[in-house]
Amino acid sequence: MPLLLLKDLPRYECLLEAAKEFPDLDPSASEVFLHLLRAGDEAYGVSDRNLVSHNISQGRFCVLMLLWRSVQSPAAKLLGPDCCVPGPRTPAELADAAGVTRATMTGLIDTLERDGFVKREPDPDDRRMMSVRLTPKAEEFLRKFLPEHFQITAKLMRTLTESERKTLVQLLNKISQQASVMLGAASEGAPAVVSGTQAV
Amino acid sequence: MPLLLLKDLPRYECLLEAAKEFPDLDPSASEVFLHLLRAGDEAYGVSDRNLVSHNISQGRFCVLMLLWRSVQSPAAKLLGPDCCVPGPRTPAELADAAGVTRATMTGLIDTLERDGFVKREPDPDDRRMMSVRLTPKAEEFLRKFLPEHFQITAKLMRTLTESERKTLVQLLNKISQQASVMLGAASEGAPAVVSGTQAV
DNA sequence: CTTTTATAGTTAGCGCCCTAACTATCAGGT
DNA sequence: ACCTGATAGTTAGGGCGCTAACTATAAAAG
Repeated sequence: MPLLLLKDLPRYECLLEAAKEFPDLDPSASEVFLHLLRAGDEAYGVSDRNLVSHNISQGRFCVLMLLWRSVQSPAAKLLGPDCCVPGPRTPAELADAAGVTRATMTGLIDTLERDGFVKREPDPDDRRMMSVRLTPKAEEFLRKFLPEHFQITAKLMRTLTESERKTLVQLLNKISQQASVMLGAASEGAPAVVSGTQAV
Repeated sequence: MPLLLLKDLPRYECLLEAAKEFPDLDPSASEVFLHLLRAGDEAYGVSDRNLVSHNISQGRFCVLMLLWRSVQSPAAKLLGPDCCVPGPRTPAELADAAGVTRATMTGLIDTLERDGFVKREPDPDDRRMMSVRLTPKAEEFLRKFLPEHFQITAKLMRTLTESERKTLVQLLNKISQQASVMLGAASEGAPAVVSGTQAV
């Protein structure tokens, strides 16, 4: 649960009241915003609680999943989309794929290596680079853990019908897209939004 | 942006592929889960970027908003729902309202006090307790900052129609409710879900 | 009145995020 | 060869979550 957020959200009427004082306040927009943050935080919390009970964190799990794509196993290949493209191996690639800084990735790899999930090896061609590999222990962990993880995800969404799920994804994508615009996603010439290329 | 999350989400077809390998994987559930986390993270990021540009963090902002309810000003009263109920004042009340531990709240108050947004005063009746108050600087900051904040929220949701917003809130509430169940929200006899009682 | 228990707040230490500064290596231009 | 600049990775230090252990005070039980 990463996010400090009010435990009880304001009622809609309160937002309406507040809007009288603050002309810029759009009650329904604020309502969506707060509910989105809360739902996201809670969903994260549900998943994270299970992770933590296995002595792993969200960030470390993410790294393991990324590295798994590089493992030469049928299961791993299925998870990768452009399946022939090799997964990330170097800290820089991992950081980029996970959307964190390299310094952060250094820390994650440090603890993963300390706990025996990962091994650093120097690149023979370029002595600046490292190559990160999963250990058998990590692969074993993932094979045991992932089914649990998927069950939890499925249970969390159980109360939504298929059509509701579809609607929800579309609406969330609208917000994501607008957020990208606002954060200035003026990166490469790519469409930039919802062009998924990674594993779970 | 608190959450380490894959920058590119897997395409739905990849989830379908992966489901062949993992019978527990519910593709549409995982899809919603990932999009929810990402949209929440991005919405958080949009808001946080503005906060940070004012040298304040999400957590500190949250504390300021909670304390604002205790200020004897018309604006503050409007934001509070059960408007007559005084807002939280002690670190324990603040921690409870914000859903963090008291240790965390101690740290937040420390930095807020250091930066001149807040003042700690001992309670004359119970010498264990402290009372936290906003400084004029903090009130001034909020009056200047909140309109910006509301504008950003409104802009983020601009692409959603009123009916889409309504739908989205309902669907998010379904997930929140299920998450509460799964996290074991078996606290008091209260209904426990969506019973908002706080300020923005 | 003394002992026990509960409560408020803090401190200490860890994880994971960040930025900024640093080292080592590589590649290009002269 | 020799600077220059780019790149890979790490280190240092800060913020803000957490848990666990601690101090001081208050309240309850004997």
